[in-house]
Amino acid sequence: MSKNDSISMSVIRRLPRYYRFLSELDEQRVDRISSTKLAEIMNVTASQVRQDLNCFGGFGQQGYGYSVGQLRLEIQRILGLNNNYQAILIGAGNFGSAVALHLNFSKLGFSLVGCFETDKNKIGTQLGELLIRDEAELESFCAEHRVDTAILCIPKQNVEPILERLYQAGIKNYWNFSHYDIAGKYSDTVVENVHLSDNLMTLCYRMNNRSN
Amino acid sequence: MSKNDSISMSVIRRLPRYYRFLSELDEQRVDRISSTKLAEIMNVTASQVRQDLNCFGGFGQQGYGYSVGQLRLEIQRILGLNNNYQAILIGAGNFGSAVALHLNFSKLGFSLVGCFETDKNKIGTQLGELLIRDEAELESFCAEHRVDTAILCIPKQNVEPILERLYQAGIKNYWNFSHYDIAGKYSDTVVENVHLSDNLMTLCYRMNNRSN
DNA sequence: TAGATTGTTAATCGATTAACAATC
DNA sequence: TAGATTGTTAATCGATTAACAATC
Repeated sequence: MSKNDSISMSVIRRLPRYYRFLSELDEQRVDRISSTKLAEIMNVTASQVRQDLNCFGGFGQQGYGYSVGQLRLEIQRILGLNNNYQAILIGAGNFGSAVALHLNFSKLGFSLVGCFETDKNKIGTQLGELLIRDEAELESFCAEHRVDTAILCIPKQNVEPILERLYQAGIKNYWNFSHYDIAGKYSDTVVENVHLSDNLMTLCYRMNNRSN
Repeated sequence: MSKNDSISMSVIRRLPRYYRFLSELDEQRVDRISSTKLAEIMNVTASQVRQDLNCFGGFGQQGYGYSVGQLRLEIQRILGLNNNYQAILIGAGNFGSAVALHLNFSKLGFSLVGCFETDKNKIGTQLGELLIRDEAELESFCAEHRVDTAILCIPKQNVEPILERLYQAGIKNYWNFSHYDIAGKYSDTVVENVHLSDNLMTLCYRMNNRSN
C-alpha cells in the first residue's frame, strides 16, 4: 500500500470529512477543484488539504487541481469502504435499532449480518431485514458467518460478560456505544467509541464559555 | 471564573472522560487518588492529568493527591452540568427517539422540553414523557419556553428550512446528528456534531491498517 | 510561453511529556 | 522530619501553516 506507513490519527479522522465534501461536489457535477477552493468550502487551510492528501499520494496535477471524482475514489479506497467486513449488533434497544436501520453499512465497508438480544420479547422479531437472535446462538453464528466486528449498543453494566464471549469468538474490532473501556481490557483490539454524553457535556461547556 | 481564559479544545474534550472515571471511582467509594494512579486507569500520562487539571485551578494537595469527590464536583462545575439549558428535539425518528429516551439530560446540563415532527402520524403521540408536536408550533413554543438549544435528528436535506427558523427564533446552540454544516452557515453558533458514519469509516480504515 | 496550482520543505505554533522545586 | 505528590517550568515532540520551486 503506497506510503501510508504511519499516518497520524489527526489526518485519518479528517478523511471521512473530505470524502463527504467530495461526494457532495461529485453529486453537483463539479469535476475539478483546487486545494484552495476545497479548503474554503471545508473551512480549513489549503496547506492542510495538500499536506493531508499527500500522505497517501500525489493525486493532484500542478496548474489544474484535483479531479473530484478521482480523488473521491482514492479516499474511498484509502478508507477501505469497498471492504465487506462482517458485523453484528449487540443490543436491539433504541440506539441499536437506530444504528441498524439508519446507517448504510454497505457503503461504509461493512455488512450488518446479525443482531443479538437478551430480551425474550424481542428475540425472534425483525429489526428491518434482520432477525433478532438469542445471545445463546452467538458463538455458532460468529463462527458460521466469520464475524469480525461487533457493534455494542448495550449499557455499560452488561458489557463485560458478552465482550468476553465476543473476544473469545475472535472478534477484535468494536464500534462501542457503551461506556465500557474495551481497549483498556483487551489491548489487541481496534475500538471506535461513540460517547454521546461526553459530546453533550462538551456542548454544555462551550455554551457556558462562549466568548461572544 | 477562575482562570479558564482560553483552554484548548484538546483539554476540553478530555474533561468528560475525567468526569466519567472520577464518578466511577466515587461510586466505588475511593476517596483519594494520585495523578499517577488516575493516569494509569485512564491510560494517559500523569503529566497530562496534572497539566489538564491545572488549567482550571490547583485542586490537588502535595504529598496527598486529589480528593475524588471534590475533584469530580469541580469538573462538574467546570463543565457546567448544573445548568438547565432548554433543549428541543427536531425529528422523532429512530435516532431522535433513542437520544430522547436514553440520555439523562438533567445530569448533562439540559432539560429536554419539546419535540417536533413533520410526520402527521407521529404528531400528538408521546415520546416518553414528551409530546410530539407539529413543527408549525415551533416559534411560539421556543418563545414561551425560552429554548436555547436544538438537537437535530433529521436528514441533511431537511435541515436548511427548519434551521433557518430555529436561528431566527434565537437558537444558537446545536447538537447536530445531521451532515448539514451548521457552523458553515451561521458562524455565531456553538455546534457539536455527531457524525456516526464518519466514525464507522474511521473504524474501517483502522481495521484495514492495523499494524499487528 | 504565461498562469495556475501542486508537492514538498522549512518555519511556526501548539500540545504533550519530562523534570524538579515547592509543599503538604 | 522524611516521603509523597503536586504545580509549574522547561524540553520535546508533533501538527499546522507558510513559502516556493517544480511542473502541468
